[in-house]
Amino acid sequence: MSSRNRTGGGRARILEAATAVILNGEPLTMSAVAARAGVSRQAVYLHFANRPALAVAAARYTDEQLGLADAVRPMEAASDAETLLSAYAEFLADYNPRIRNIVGVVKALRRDDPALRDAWLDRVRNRRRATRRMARRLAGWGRLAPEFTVATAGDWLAAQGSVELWEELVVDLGWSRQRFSDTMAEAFRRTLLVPSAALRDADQAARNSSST
Amino acid sequence: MSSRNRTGGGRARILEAATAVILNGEPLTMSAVAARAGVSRQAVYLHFANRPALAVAAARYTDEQLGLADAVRPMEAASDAETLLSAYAEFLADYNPRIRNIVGVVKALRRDDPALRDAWLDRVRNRRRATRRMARRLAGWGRLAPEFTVATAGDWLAAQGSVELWEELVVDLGWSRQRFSDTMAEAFRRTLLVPSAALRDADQAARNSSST
DNA sequence: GTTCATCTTGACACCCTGTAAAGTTGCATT
DNA sequence: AATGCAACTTTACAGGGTGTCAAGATGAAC
Repeated sequence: MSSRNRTGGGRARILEAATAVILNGEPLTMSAVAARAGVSRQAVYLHFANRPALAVAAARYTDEQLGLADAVRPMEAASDAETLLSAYAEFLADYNPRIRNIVGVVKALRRDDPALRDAWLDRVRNRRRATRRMARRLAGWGRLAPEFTVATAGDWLAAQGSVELWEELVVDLGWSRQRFSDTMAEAFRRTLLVPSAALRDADQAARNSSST
Repeated sequence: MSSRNRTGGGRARILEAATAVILNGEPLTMSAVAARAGVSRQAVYLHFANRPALAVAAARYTDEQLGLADAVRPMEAASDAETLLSAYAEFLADYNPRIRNIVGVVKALRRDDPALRDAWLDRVRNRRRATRRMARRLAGWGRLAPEFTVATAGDWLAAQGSVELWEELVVDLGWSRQRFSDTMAEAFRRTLLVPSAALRDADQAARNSSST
């Protein structure tokens, strides 16, 4: 083999090839991955027991590559409710298109493989943890509407981030990135927030003066 | 063949078998369908050109069987905004679990087959038409929030009905049917509606009296 | 130079799709 | 009663996918 060690050890090379195949929208077959990695089909099996295992690894690898940690930073930095929810909407608009294919593969293979089912549940629970933290911050600022508990608001926010929801609006119904982001942010605010104390006072004053 | 005409002609029999296989969560293979229909594998090809064609037909058949027309009636009958949105939430809670598997099959095969892509887009557009009508009624009642056009509200409502959103909340995060229905209805109301004129007046009166 | 992990080639069993050909069966028409 | 036809059967095949197995090549480290 002439170019075996071109891009780092075998495993990493295969992982890269797998994510490339998935991101390209091609079906994830062992032959395709092997070909793209410049390696025999059997070599893939030396590193990954089967296709589901490869898919799981590729999903994790993609999460690293895409820098989930960095992408979340604007949300962490937000210091008020409106900014936080807008940042989340932006995050969804940016991140969903990138993970779309990977999520599709994982969801498709999930039925047959316990490891993939676990990996999926892991993903969902991680997302829920993050969105519950958001809900807790909203509550801490006194902005979470009394109709919602932190748990309910967190779960709801997580579900609003589902790839299919994004896909239907942006891919199937032709929404622009901006329209998606704006509308989702608006829906988040209107659903979860009560007016801030400051706004409430101003509003009240206006109503009183206009009705006297 | 002893029992050939047991449940009506071959085609209908095969369709029934296909929907049974899908609803059972088994992978949709031609052999499985044939076996369940009590027919040779080749007979399936006499009625359906290939697997995607069978999947499309099964999806349509299921829509008929489930009585989509009847299920939508409570929404048509609603005479105010709150009732309409609650009815929609109820509809989603009831209907999504039933079409879950079919939608999964169609979405999975969609990538490879143009006919399935079209069938999917058809479905999305039909849903959008229905939810736009809902949004138009809200606007007609003077209840649609000025932040939303009929088009945007309709699309958003359609996307909120995505199977994956339901699946994440109910299947992955363990929400009850009731909790799903209530929370979604609340989110719909809070996102799309402005208070009714009557409520607005009462509210205003209360504010004035409490601040004088 | 030997050892060892890593990779290769080649072969296999199994399952699935879709195509093809030739034969059966039973009903409807004449 | 004979014929014709549509629906179905059995059998076979090519092609592609997964996963397993065995035997050989290769190169770096010791």
